[in-house]
Amino acid sequence: MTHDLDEHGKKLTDYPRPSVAVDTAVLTVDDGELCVLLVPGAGGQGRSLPGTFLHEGENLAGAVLRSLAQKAGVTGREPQQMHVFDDPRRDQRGWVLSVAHLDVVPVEKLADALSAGRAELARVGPGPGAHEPLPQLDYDHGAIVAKAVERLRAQYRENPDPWVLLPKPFTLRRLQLLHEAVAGELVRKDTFRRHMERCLVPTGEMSDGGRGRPSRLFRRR
Amino acid sequence: MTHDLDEHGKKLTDYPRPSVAVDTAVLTVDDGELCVLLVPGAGGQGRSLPGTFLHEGENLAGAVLRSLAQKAGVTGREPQQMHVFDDPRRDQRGWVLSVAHLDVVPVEKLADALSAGRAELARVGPGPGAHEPLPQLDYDHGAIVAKAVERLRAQYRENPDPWVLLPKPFTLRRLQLLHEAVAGELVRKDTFRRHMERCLVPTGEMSDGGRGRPSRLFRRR
DNA sequence: GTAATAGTGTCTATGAGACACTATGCG
DNA sequence: CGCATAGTGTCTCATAGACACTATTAC
Repeated sequence: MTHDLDEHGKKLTDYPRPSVAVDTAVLTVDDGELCVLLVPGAGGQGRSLPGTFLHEGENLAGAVLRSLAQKAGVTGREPQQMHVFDDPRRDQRGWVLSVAHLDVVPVEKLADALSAGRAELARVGPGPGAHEPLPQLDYDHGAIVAKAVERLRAQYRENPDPWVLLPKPFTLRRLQLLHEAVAGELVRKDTFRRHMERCLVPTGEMSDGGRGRPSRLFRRR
Repeated sequence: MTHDLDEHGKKLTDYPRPSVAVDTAVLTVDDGELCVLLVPGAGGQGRSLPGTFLHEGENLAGAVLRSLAQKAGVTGREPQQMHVFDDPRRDQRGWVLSVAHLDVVPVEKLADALSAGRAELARVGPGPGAHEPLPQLDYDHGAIVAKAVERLRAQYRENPDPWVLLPKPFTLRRLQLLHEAVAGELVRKDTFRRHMERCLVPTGEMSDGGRGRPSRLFRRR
């Protein structure tokens, strides 16, 4: 592949190149709280987002999927590219660009990695930019988490559960609880219903087993 | 710098790494038309966006500024990072990632490069994704232009001239003509005024020299 | 009946869009 | 005066938020 010569008679690989990493903020909702998945840092010390270096012939999404499969046992996701962090001194091991990604995963898919102690969840505070209880993260991973949360909240403000955290048909109440967890604040039920209803279709089924009046079940449009 | 060893006793630079390029959609408004700046392709054939390879110790914005200074004689800009194009086969010279950027420049700053024939402007069609008269571009640069236009239009929908294409105090009419050029469609004057006024402050000065009633001059808030 | 949850009618404030009108310059 | 451009009053419609009310289940 890398056989073409430039105007100085050199190959592309004759010039210095950075290492390129992907780092992914894997967000989830656990017990009504928005959380981010953390793994042990590179040297076994500190905490990081799951990440890896880009391999030859691989695209960025492929590297993200590989790192998530390896470090969190998660497959079948569709990560979104967010931003390149490019400070030449951001990684003291050398010159490393990091392409930050966002992925959002139902907490059940993380159960194995969590119970095996290979990863842990950290709550993301409710405030718009406040992540009070977030532990200190390696590199610039704190900034990646902040960006991921901001983007996720914007997406959930517009659409009902765009990341399909609720698998089966769901009640409007369940959807609202999920959105409240993501937003980190309570929302009015009537406004919420009317805002989301345009993107939902009732299945005709009803919920059962709870207290109170049964409710209709919906699917995304 | 690159002295740390990983768990296999190897340095980062012992692994294959991609070349990393930056490519920038330089947009401008010329004679009431939204345009993109094109330069000759790498082999002297075809047309490309201005770009370059990232140098050691440089950040992405630095590489963009260097490429714009060299290929378009433009300095003092603030490019925005957009998206990484990562198809391993997108550049037949080898494995090259491109970090696409957006920059927006008053057309006067491009005058030198344009008159010297080192660059040319191509009109970007009015349609939301339609770029009918855009010539075929190298690599995936057509997609970069599409993304840049979409992003620029979103920014101008929200704020008065966020890229400061109008330098001095301006009349609301001038601002409206600029926004119409960016959007590629006409806008209602009364709605436009009331939407933008919250972000403008009158200077107290009045325009002069035109036909009709003189108008107030404004600055961005 | 009460408790609990589901769902809606309606009032109000806000803002965008459309239309038409008034205001101020020049010759 | 006529013409051109600047600027605004106001009507309508759509939407969000808030409040309160009704509906349907279990016990």
